[in-house]
Amino acid sequence: MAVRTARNKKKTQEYDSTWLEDPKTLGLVTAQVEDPELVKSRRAQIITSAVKVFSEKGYYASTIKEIAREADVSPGLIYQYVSDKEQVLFLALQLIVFTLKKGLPEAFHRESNPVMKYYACFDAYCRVVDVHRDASMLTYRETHSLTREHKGFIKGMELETNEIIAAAVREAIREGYFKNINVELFVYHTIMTAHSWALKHWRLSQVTNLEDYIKTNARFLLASALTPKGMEAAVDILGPETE
Amino acid sequence: MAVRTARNKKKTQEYDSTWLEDPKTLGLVTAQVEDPELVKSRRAQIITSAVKVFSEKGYYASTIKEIAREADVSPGLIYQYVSDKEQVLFLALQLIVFTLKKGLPEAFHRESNPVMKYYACFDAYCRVVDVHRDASMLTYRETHSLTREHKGFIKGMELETNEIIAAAVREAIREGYFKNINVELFVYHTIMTAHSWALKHWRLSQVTNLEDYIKTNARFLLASALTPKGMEAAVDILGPETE
Amino acid sequence: MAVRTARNKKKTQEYDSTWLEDPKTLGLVTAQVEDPELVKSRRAQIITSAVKVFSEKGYYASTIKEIAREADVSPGLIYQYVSDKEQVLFLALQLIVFTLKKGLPEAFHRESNPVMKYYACFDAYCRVVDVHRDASMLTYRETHSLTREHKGFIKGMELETNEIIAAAVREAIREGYFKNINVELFVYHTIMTAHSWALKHWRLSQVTNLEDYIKTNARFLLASALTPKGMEAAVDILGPETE
Amino acid sequence: MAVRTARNKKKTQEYDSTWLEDPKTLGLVTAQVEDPELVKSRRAQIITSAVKVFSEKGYYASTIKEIAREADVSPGLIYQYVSDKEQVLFLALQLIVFTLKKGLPEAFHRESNPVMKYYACFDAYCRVVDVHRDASMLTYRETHSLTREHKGFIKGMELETNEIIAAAVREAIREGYFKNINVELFVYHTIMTAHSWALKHWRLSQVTNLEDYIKTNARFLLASALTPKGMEAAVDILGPETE
DNA sequence: GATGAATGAGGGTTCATTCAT
DNA sequence: AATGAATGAACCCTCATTCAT
Repeated sequence: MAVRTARNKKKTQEYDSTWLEDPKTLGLVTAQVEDPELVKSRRAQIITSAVKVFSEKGYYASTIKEIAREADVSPGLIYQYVSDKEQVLFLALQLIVFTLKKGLPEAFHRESNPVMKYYACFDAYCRVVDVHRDASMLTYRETHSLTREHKGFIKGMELETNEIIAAAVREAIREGYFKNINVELFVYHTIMTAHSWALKHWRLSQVTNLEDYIKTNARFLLASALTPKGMEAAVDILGPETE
Repeated sequence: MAVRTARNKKKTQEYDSTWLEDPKTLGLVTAQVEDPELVKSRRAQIITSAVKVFSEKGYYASTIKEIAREADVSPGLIYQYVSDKEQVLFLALQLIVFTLKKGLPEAFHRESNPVMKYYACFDAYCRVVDVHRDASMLTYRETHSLTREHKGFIKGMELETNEIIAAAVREAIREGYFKNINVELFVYHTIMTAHSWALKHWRLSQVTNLEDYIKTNARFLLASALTPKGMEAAVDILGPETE
Repeated sequence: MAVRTARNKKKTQEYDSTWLEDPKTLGLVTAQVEDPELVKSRRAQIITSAVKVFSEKGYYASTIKEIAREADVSPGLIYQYVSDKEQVLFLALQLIVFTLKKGLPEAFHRESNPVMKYYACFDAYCRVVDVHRDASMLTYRETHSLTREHKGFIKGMELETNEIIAAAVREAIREGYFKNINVELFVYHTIMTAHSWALKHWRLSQVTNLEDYIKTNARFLLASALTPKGMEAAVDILGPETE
Repeated sequence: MAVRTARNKKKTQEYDSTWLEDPKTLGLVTAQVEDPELVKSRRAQIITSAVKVFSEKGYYASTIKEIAREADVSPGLIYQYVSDKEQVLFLALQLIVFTLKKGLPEAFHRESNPVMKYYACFDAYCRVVDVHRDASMLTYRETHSLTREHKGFIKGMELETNEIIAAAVREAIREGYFKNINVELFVYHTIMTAHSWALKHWRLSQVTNLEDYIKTNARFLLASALTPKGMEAAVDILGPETE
């Protein structure tokens, strides 16, 4: 199952490629090769390299040749698993959004208290964003290079991600921990706070570190939402009142 | 009052181009033409078109010829006022960041109460972002295409913008309206909330409108920061407790 | 036996391209294609066409597209074997200088008497110059368009050529056939006489022909150099005293 | 009458521009400006700069703008005195060939003995070539960029130059100083020897200097041509027999 | 007569994509 | 299935030339 790894990769963040079996994706991206297992593993190999190359230089500045070289494969091979460069981007963005989402269900179910669920999701999300900082930015930089249809597909995946956090928020509201806030706006507020760690990392990394960033912003976010009852439940997270 | 201008151009020019006189910019971008007035007006013309074209198609997908056509000049003319395409992007991003910043001082000085200063800045910032939605996104999408030096320059301008809001926050803390929060993190939280209106407009515009977005998020932000004393001062903004 | 080939190409290839294997050249001109045999044959194809096109219109007035057309390949292909237009010129000039030099060793070793060696070299050299008249002029016209490094390389090759004739001259002096003349100046005198057949062909061809040009100028040259002993040895060349 | 000289010229080899009045030239190069005096002085100004710029960078690599800058004049002005860039080259080459020729009549008439006439011409010619080394090479490099008609014109001027030396040679033959050699070939031999000082200066300057070059090559040339009677007459030039 | 801003055709070069092997 | 050489459309940029002032 091991995909032939290239000569000298630094550490190569490993990705989970199970999503490549998703029929929705398979319907949108067609291969010339028959064997589905091969398609899956080759695509995983190509896309992993694509994410790396795109992250470093952006979509347009990256060439198919570079991606092929990074994947230890010939340029021609890529076109047997994908019909053009745009599809490589499409798959790469899918991988990224999928990766960002993947950890959330686990965090959600790990906790029982809705406030803790929310916090665990935010925490988990910030950490994946941190690990895949350049990749996270890629969704902001290059989504516009997709076709309308593919753009819609990626946006849909993003909404699914939001939905997990939204579930925690709704639960917290229902159980009286959170005020009756606008759920979707609050979820975006939350998500964007996590993304900001990547988007403004050039500056934020000068004034804080990940742990502190998570903690401080979690306080900001929770302070906006918590009811007095919620405050009590969140005392472990927030620590003693800072003032 | 419609922001999006139609196909048929020739009216736009909704930007203030005084910053083009800034010697810092003039030092980084050189023209072949001597007359400073002409340089200024031609550059304004070119850059306005560039922002438009870049906003629609991104930097790489836009051609100099398109920008020239949009500006109603010949492609060759552009190269008399700029030495390459990267400089067009550099100037375009400067115009955008400058435009985003421009309204803040006015908002800041209009109000005397620090909480109101903060709110006025946030409100003003959201509104410029709204007017220049595509352009705002451009800074996220294309800053990476700049040379290291120009990237640094743009980031510096961004920090100057933040500093205005930071001043309001510090004043609010000093006078006991805001808790002793981490100023820079809170400012980024604020700024990013405004930017999110552009970055996630595809979705946010489906669930809310600008007025509501500003109000709701202002509440989120202030709830994170206000002391009890601050709450009283902000009662006009927040309205009666939403619960 | 006609040198000038007609409009309809596809036969030319009158050059020896073995020098393309020379590691010195390979170090200075890099290809994207791996297979060394292919690199050699494609370069031979490209350069032969380049020499032809450059000879007709000069370096600047020739376009890569024309060279490609002449070589029956696409413009893009050229850039797989050469990194820019200057390198095409560099290789073209190498081919020319190599071609001019190639016949000399054979002429040198064919004869045993040093005066005859000298004469055979001059004769051979004039004949190659004649066959490649336009190409010979190219070294005068376009060497200056090379980078400093490549210019030096070509000049070095030229000196190697001179050295062969110099060897004959030194031998003739040592054995008392030639007076004790300044070898390098005399060699240049000789070489330039051969080159002049190309450089001033527009006029010389009106007043003489190659055979006569060689014979007459050989007399001029030898008369400058020969000792009385040398005169006797050269009687076959010079014929009965012309007066 | 003084043409406005530019800011910081190093030394600016002065040229004689009287030839610009020549009706043959005036017929081939037309001006938009009426006043013949002005045409003459402006052209002198332009061409002097052109020779300089062309000499340094070659015809194609030089731009009209550069020539204009060098001449302290606007690009537009050039087109009032010349109809295109090719004509600038044409005039520049005329100036060069004219300059090379100019000193010969004086040298010719200074001496009475035909051998001395010949020597004086060769000596004078080598010295002008030395002073205008880059310009001399320009005739070899760029004549081919002229139209057929202009090329013929320049070649005609060259032949006129040769004719002066030919006159000396013929006289020497007639009076028994020179053997009955082929005059035109011998003149080319002579001329090319002088030109070689420019064409091969990169190497010759390493092995000799101008004085020595002239003396050594004069001996080579005269040795080819002199009769015994001529030898006596030339003893001052040749010095005691070098052997 | 002189200026220099403006034009736009044209060239070098890149790179997504194809296809023979 | 995989390779990688070959193609050629398209883009950035230069610069000879024009023309309004």
